[in-house]
Amino acid sequence: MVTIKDVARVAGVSTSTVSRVVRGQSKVGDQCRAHVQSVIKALGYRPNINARALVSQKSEMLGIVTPEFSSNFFGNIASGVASAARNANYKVMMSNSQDIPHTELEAIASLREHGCQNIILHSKFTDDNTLAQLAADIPGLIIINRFVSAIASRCVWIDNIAGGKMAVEHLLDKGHRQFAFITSDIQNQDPDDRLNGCRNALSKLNISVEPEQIASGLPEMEDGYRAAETLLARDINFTAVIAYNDAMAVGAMNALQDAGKKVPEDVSVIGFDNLLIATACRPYLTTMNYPIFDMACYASRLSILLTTCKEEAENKTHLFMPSLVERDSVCQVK
Amino acid sequence: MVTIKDVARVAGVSTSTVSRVVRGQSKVGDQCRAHVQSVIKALGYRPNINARALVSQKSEMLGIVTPEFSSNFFGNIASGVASAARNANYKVMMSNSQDIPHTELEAIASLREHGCQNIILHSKFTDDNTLAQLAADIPGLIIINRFVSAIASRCVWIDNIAGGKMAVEHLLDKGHRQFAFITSDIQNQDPDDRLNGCRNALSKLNISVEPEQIASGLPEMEDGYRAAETLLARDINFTAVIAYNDAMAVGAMNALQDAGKKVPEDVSVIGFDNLLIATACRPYLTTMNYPIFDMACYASRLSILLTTCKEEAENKTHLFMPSLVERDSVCQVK
DNA sequence: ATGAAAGCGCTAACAG
DNA sequence: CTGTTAGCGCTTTCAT
Repeated sequence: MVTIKDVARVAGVSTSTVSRVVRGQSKVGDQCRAHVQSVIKALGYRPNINARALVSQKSEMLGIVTPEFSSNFFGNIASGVASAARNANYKVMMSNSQDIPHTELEAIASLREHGCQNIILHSKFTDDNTLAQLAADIPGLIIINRFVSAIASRCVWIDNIAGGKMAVEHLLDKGHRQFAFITSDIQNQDPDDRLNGCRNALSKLNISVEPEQIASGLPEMEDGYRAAETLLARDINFTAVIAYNDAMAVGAMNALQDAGKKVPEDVSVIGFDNLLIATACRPYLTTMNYPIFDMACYASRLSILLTTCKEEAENKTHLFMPSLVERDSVCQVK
Repeated sequence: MVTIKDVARVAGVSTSTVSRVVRGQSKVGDQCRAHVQSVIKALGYRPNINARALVSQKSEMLGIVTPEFSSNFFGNIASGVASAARNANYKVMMSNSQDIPHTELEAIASLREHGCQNIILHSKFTDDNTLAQLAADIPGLIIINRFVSAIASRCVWIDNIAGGKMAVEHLLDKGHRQFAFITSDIQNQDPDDRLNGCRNALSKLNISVEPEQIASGLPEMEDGYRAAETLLARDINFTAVIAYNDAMAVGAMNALQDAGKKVPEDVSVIGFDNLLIATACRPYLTTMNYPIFDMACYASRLSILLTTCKEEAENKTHLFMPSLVERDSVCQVK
């Protein structure tokens, strides 16, 4: 391993000078810098990351903390972060919280021990106050997919209420007036926001949403299937169902079809997220696109900005908008 | 930050003793150890990872290098590694090669610079010799999903040939005798192995596989769709199609159905991998399960074993077997 | 603009 | 079994 000392010796300068050149500091003579750089190149010197992190107590690393990684949704987050990291020459370290409450904080702590100041957190369990505290302690902490008003400028989130509205408005445009909803039990704001967005849009036409129009379950295909069965078994009419996410929507379509309903002719279905699964099912799913990859990229860049030239990134909000992707699971009502 | 010195001072011992206790070395007196441990706990001491990595030139970190992360397949790898890492108290660092050849090696180099000796590599571009060389240099390098005979004991792979055989045998059992194949253009051994497995099984019944029975494309849904169209347009008969993976299989089912064929009544379809998509489509896809999550866990444990008690892990091979998952896309031929 | 020297927190001989 | 000592490779005052 070639060290900074080797470079210094060969170049005939001190280690301080080499260090300055490496870090691109200005206080080095032009020819001296050029010479040192050539030696660095010739020797193939690369700074020891751990030594650097030891002395400076930080490292060029992006940390991701999410509940899990296997699903497409979180895969997209990881992908976005990795992509931004590559561009900025950062490494990425991940720590999934395995859906266990206190491991979320544990994951953050361990990232910090590595000197990681740039953390993209998809928090499911930690409360707003703790999050605000964390944000104060960790300059590069970004909350993704959740809005905490006390640290608004540190949240990269999406307007779920608008998403719900847009979904309903699309259905309204297509002539639908009788709705059913499949929502999720998960412990965060998303399902409620999406549902409230729906309610908002509906209230303009004085259409109310009754409890019997709503079924819920875990945000997965099987539960979407069951939820649709539940809805069907109730004494209600609906020409459209709005599901919490694509997986539930696909489950619902399958249940509907298994019950002899045609999608979209008898019942239209709309999902949220626009993941791969939305084009695997038949009919192809009309859904609200959530630009999660882009959000993750953006969050990463923001985090890095925050730890490099702070002022530039302050006092802004970072709200993304969903958009409708029309496919084949929604049609004009007869 | 509380350091080893603080602990030593408070406990009235030397830093070496503290270090020994922390690392669980045996050469410490029982009561001394207990005392030190209580001080560690009282002070909330946690060793500085970077300092440790600096002096020992290694770190308890698992690195993952894969072409990308967003797909379900690689998400499962990441998940498996993360899970094993958690159990062993390792961190995980990831570096995707973005499907660019030389970045694969670059990703490995950068992992090593962090002191990471445990690398799970899903290599797409690097040749066998380079891989063997790498394995010699990096004690904890494991190749996942590929077999390199020179470093057999360092590969965690799956028997694709057997997979192909099993798929065909299942179809044979169901009375099928006329086959079509959708394979992939990707630059690795998998497609050929799966196809050769099919050929093997077929040759026992003297059924040969002609070029016109095969169509190919990228391993994605759209290309599976197109490949099935191509097959349909040719002047051949088939009652079953075997696709390279689930995505292509689903694409093929969709194309078949769009062309007025019933699946499985007119044409049975079988896929490989058993990802989420296999239960999103209609009919649910019969497919060969590839235990990729388990393989990733296993590979991670193996890697750690290799860097902790080497002898235990040598001279073994690590071959996984796929298994058939029967769903609804295959039926008895009429 | 450059160098000397101190030290980040830890491990690892080597003594005893 | 425990302590002393010397670094690991780098950054960072503080001189010059």
